[in-house]
Amino acid sequence: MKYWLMKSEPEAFGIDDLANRPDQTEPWDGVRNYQARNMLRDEMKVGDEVLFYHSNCKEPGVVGIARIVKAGYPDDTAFNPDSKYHDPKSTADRPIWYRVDVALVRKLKRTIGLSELKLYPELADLALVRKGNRLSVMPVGEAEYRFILELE
DNA sequence: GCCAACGTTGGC
DNA sequence: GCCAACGTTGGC
Repeated sequence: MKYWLMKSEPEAFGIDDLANRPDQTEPWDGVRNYQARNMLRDEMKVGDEVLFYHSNCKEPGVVGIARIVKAGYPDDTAFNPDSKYHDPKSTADRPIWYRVDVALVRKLKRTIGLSELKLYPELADLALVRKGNRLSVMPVGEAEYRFILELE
C-alpha cells in the first residue's frame, strides 16, 4: 500500500464537500500536469491512503484522510467542450488525462497546518514542504504519513 | 494583492 | 532545440 497527499482548494472542493457527496466519494478530475497524471494513471491503487490537503486558503494544511476506491481511468472532463477542464488534444481513443476516485475515511480533529509540518526534520524530504513545489498530487512515505497523523 | 517558482507555449 | 514570454500555483 502506498500513501499520497492531494491538494484541493477548499473554496472549490474541500473536505466538507467530500463528506457531503453520495458515498462520500468523488472523482478526482481536472489534474492537468504530466507528473501528477503519471501518478494518477500508473501508481495510485485501490486501498492507498491519501492525506487531503487544503491549499490556497487561510489555513493551508492537512484536514482529512481519504482512500483510493478506483484506480486511474480516463478523465472525461477533458473530452467535454463545456468543461473548464476541456482539452481538445485528449480523446476517448487516446486519453491524455486520468483521474482516480477517492472516498473519505475521516476528517481530522484539527488542521495540521503547513507551517507546523515545516517544523519537523522528520518531514524535511516531504515534497510539500520543499520550496517551489507545485504538484497537486504527491507521494508520501509511510513513516512520514504516520508521523503526520500522530501530530493530530 | 504580491510575487517567487515553475510549467507550457511558440517564435526563431 | 533554445529561450523569452506568459500563465498558473499557492504561500504569505
